[in-house]
Amino acid sequence: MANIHDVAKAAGVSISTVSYALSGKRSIGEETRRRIADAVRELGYRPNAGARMLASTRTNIFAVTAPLHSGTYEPAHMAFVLAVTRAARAYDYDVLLLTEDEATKGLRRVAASRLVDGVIVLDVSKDDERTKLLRELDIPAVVIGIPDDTEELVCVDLDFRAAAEQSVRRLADLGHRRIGLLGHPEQIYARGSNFPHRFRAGFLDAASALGVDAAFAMPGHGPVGVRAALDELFEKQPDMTGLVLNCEEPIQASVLDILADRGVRVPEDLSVISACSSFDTTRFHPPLDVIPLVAAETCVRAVELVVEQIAGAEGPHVELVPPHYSEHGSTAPVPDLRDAR
Amino acid sequence: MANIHDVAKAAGVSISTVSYALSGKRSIGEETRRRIADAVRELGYRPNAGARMLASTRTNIFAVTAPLHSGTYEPAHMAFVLAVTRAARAYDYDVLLLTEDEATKGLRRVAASRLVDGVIVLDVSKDDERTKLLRELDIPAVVIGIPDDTEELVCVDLDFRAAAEQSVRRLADLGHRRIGLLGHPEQIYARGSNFPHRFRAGFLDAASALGVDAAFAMPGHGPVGVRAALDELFEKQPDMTGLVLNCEEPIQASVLDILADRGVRVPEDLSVISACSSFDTTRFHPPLDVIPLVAAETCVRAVELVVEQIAGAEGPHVELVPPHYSEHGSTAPVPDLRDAR
DNA sequence: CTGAAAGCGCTTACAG
DNA sequence: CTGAAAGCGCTTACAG
Repeated sequence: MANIHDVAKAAGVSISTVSYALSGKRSIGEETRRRIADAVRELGYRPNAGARMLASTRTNIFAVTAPLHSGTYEPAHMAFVLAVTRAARAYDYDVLLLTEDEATKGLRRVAASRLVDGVIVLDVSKDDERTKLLRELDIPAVVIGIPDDTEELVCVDLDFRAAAEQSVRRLADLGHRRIGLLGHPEQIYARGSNFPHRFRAGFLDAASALGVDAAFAMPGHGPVGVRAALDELFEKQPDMTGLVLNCEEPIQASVLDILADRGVRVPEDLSVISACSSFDTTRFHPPLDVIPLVAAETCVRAVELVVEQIAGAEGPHVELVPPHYSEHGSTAPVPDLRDAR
Repeated sequence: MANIHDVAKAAGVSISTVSYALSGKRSIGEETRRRIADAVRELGYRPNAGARMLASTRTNIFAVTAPLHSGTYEPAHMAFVLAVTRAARAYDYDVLLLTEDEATKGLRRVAASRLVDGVIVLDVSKDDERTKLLRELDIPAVVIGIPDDTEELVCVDLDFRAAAEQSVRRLADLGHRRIGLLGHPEQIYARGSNFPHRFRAGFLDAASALGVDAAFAMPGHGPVGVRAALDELFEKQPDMTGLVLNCEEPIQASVLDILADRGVRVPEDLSVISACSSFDTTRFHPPLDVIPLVAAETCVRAVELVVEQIAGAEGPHVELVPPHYSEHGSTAPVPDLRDAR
């Protein structure tokens, strides 16, 4: 392995000139630059990562901490890990993955050993032990998701409350007065994931603000559990004409199967909105109106915020990414209104 | 941040003694050890990762390279990433995640800069560009999966051929003489994933060796595509009595739905085996006999093999993890045999 | 059982 | 525009 001395010798310059030529931190003569570039290429030189870390006090590594306990639905979380990793590369950062019990223990470890320049926190619960740790750790960090206590933290996430409000408003604007929310399975709320609570709260608040009657139910396991939750909603509101789905893909697919089985037409009999979904709802039958949960936008912003902190800017604050509603034909004016015409 | 000099001063010893006390690489006096331990605790000392890398030429980081292109079914791949990460921690290694186009570019980068001590290659295709790169790179590496050309490589994987053979033998032993294999969607084979090919080849070879007629079909998209593939199998062999599923969870679930719809009883009318599945087949109705694809065992072995290479042992070779058949009541003697009793 | 010192390969003031 | 040198914080022969 060639080192910086080999390059300097081959190019006939000092090692500092090589270093500056590579970092671009000072201007280099045309001829010198060329000779260095040639030497680097011929020797296949790459700066040694450890030496660089030690000398520069930068590692160019982020920790991504994500418990990813088996209960979490992986495709959605995986999308965030990938999106963060891709966004990090745009700033020349690599990503170290801390999962399961290492999500907390490893965070302490890599922060204390200065293995990483910053931290991105995924899959945060309402009362997440990592947020407390971050406050002691004094390392640039961004939380994706909004825990209950955001003090001293930089947080960024899709605005789930606004997304819920948008869904309700959409239905209300179409004249619906009895609507339902099919949420995530009970365990998700119990474990304290932050966003399902935010969505549900936003949904109920918006409904009451807009004078719409709202019911809420959580699916049990498998198609049977989904059926039970739907039954619960229709029992609470027999004349329910609008349904918002805030749950994972298999459950939403199951809902559409069950509705089809029962001859409930979407949107003629029931308007359905898929809210904060990280998958493609246009492949459903019928395609569903959706407020997408786009990992990319949030993760790019999160990486930007860590980078800014590393550069010394940015104080603690919460940043909400606005949701966007996409129509795909699964909502329509409330049936009896049309009948009344 | 306290450094090793602070600890040495506080403990009244030299920095080399601190270093040795922490690494355990030479014996330390009882009293000295205690004073160092106290100083470390009081100062919250953690060795600086960059300094350690530079001095020791070890980084204690593995690269995990996994393209994870959107077509891959994430839960299965995620399980491998998690299993490798967990296994790596047992040897005090962290994991750097290289995905998408970085799976190859990043591999070159982190190897050349000595950011990682070793590499674990996931999601390898039959003709994977990373295998060629590994041969030039001269870095300890283990491939999980078996590419077409394994020269100079260390590879480890579940023995998919043996798993296929076990499935066929199981059915043959029960008297089945017409069996089918429902594989992965066509794109998976086309993209060159290595294991579906190995399974299919093993299946067809075993069938012909055991004198069993075998048909193969690939599901299209969604329940409709699965239905078509099943139709294809039953068309090719109207008297098919055994079915092996080597595909992802949603497809297997769909198969069982369709069979139930058609009144095909499992196992009375059709024996079904779920082969090389990384999910829980006992939650299906009915629970399926399964040869599990356990990420843990393969990944633990992969990490061991990298660690051994780093230590200087281990030449290139291919290691196959033997499959294990679990009965859950979805196979039975062939129907006409029982009727004939 | 312990210490003084070299050295890992960079970056970055300092100097010209 | 370029160089000589200090220094980042460790590990590990070398020596006793």
